[in-house]
Amino acid sequence: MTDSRNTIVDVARAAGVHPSTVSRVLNGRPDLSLRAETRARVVAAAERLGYRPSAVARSLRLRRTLTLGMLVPDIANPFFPPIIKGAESAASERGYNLILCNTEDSSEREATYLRVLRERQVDGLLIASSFMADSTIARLRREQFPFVLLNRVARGGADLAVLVDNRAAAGRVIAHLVDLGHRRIGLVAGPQTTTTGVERLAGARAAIRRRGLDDGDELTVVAEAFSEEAGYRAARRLLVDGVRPTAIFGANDLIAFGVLRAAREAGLGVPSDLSLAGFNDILPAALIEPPLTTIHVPQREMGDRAARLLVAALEGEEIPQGKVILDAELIVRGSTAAPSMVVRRIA
Amino acid sequence: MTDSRNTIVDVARAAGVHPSTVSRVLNGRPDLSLRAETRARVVAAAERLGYRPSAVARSLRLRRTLTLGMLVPDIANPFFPPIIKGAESAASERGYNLILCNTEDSSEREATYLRVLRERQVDGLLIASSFMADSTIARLRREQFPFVLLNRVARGGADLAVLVDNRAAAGRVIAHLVDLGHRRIGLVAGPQTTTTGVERLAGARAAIRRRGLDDGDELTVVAEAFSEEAGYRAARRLLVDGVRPTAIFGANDLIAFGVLRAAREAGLGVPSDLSLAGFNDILPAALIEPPLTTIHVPQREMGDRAARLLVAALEGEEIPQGKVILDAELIVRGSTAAPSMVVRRIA
DNA sequence: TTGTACGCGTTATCAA
DNA sequence: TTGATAACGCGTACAA
Repeated sequence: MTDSRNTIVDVARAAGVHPSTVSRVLNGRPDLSLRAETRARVVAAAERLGYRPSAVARSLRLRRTLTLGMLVPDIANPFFPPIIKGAESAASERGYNLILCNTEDSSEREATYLRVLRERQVDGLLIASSFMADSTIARLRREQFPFVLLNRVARGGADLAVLVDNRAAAGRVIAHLVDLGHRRIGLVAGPQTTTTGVERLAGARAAIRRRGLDDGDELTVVAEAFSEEAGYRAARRLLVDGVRPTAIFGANDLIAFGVLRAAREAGLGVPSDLSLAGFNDILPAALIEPPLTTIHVPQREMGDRAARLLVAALEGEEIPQGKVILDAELIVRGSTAAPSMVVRRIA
Repeated sequence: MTDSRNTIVDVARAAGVHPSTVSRVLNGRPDLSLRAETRARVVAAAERLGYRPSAVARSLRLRRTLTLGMLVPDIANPFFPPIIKGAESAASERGYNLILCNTEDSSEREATYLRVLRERQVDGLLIASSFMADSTIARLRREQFPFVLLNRVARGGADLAVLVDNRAAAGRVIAHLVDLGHRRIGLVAGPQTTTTGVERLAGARAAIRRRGLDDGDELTVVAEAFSEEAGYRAARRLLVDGVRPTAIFGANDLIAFGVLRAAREAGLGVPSDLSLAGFNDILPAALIEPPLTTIHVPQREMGDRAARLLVAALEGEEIPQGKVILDAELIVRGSTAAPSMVVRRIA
């Protein structure tokens, strides 16, 4: 009876009407003229049979699936879950579902997923995968397939995107460290194959140069990934030197966590011997010891705005601004301190 | 030319054959008799047109979507991402995709998602949502809808499930603490509306009783959720007492993190004044200071096995065992120590 | 070896 | 106000 395999035809038969009438009753606009009695009969029959419309059949007919695809590099990276939640909830509010794809920073997986998602006729894409080749993006653009970029940009395009100003934010970190009296600031940059990696490094270096400080290569290392492990390995190259910095800015929080581990291993106290700052303000940043000074990126809002932007584009709504730049504020916590303290303790 | 909106009819026209022939070439079993020349022409045409079959149309025809739905309470909880990755990768290996749904422990959201997923005709469900009402599970059972339970069980069913032995593992934690000399062991239990919450508490209490120690209510508090914040609040109720425990077992790692925060606030050193153990071995457990003693749950394997089980059921394969019990080993780290040390330090 | 015919479950359009 | 019809894109039993 309450079998889900009932179709619209079964409901129609049960209600003694034509299938098209059932369709009208169940999804027609409210201004459609339908006899109240008919409507009631249909609703009752649908209820009784536990009728569940087939989204597959509807998608075929409507040529849209009310589904968005979302490409994310790594859901185990705490940066992404809040973004995903924001996107999911905004999409859901507008009647869209999300298919989440974990690309693992593999271009092969990206390509596979892209194909699968398009075969599944998703209506649009949310792309948070920073490694995705610009050429892939260019192709989407060429095919006029709707998409929104998240926390990244692509060469040569006025794409819809939700971003933070990485350069300015990195500059804010440097300003904070310099204000504390630091003069030798080490940088553990992110992969230079990503726009976030490039922009944060550029922003930090510019700010350092602007203040007439050393921005030489001996104070910069590039991590192979935005991960704790990569940050750890990179930091070891920075900390063995005789000319080690008094402060380090990691290109994201995970990298900063890795730096912290390397510092501990090297017998350096944070912040007593070394100040440390990160970027993103992921949840654990406030929980570790010492809590991490970092740039707060409003992740949930990021996902929310991106999904809204995409849905607006899909529904043909007016789009006020193609690029949304979110505020990214500096959060000062225990991991940064003045280098004078270092001297005092060493003395 | 390379327009994705090309259908099988376009390919057929381009290759000078009938659409059904295209279908056969592209997905027919290899033993189908097809002229090599025809096959080549079709493949070439499909290639040239950038043909991408419509998964929607195929699903409608085949009455299956090659899609699994996965219900998860909270993807921001580090316990779940590795499970999701494992499930996703195993599913993908068998040609299935995953639609991920974040239930936020809300039964309303669970119900909505369940409806949406079934409207979308997912072929089966992976259910990691511990709050989902047994009645909902019972209904799936009644309707013979394929599903696998992850890290939970439901009343009255021989459902397919992938589990750890919570009782035994909790017992192992207690054994470790007792071996260290602890006699007053506090328990911060998880919500008693979840099977994991109930089982871990029961297992711990049984182990305590078995050793003739105090398992009274004054040493047990129940957290409202499996979260850091809930653990913190619960621990405060446990630590203000004059009769405070020398060791605490948190029902999961997040709860243990909350206990750690409460202990710090109360001026208690871990492990010097208080030993602390958790459950799950999520990634941050090894990274915090001090690293957390905990039960290692093989999350990735859990997802992997669950997806394999579900796919096997869907494909009508032989299923060796309906319930898979995974090993959950105790990992001893810095957060646990002998209470004698406590005395020494206090003295 | 390939073509024909049909139906999967909907909904938009037209007719009544 | 409702019914009839066609079509969305594909796969398969059957015919040729």
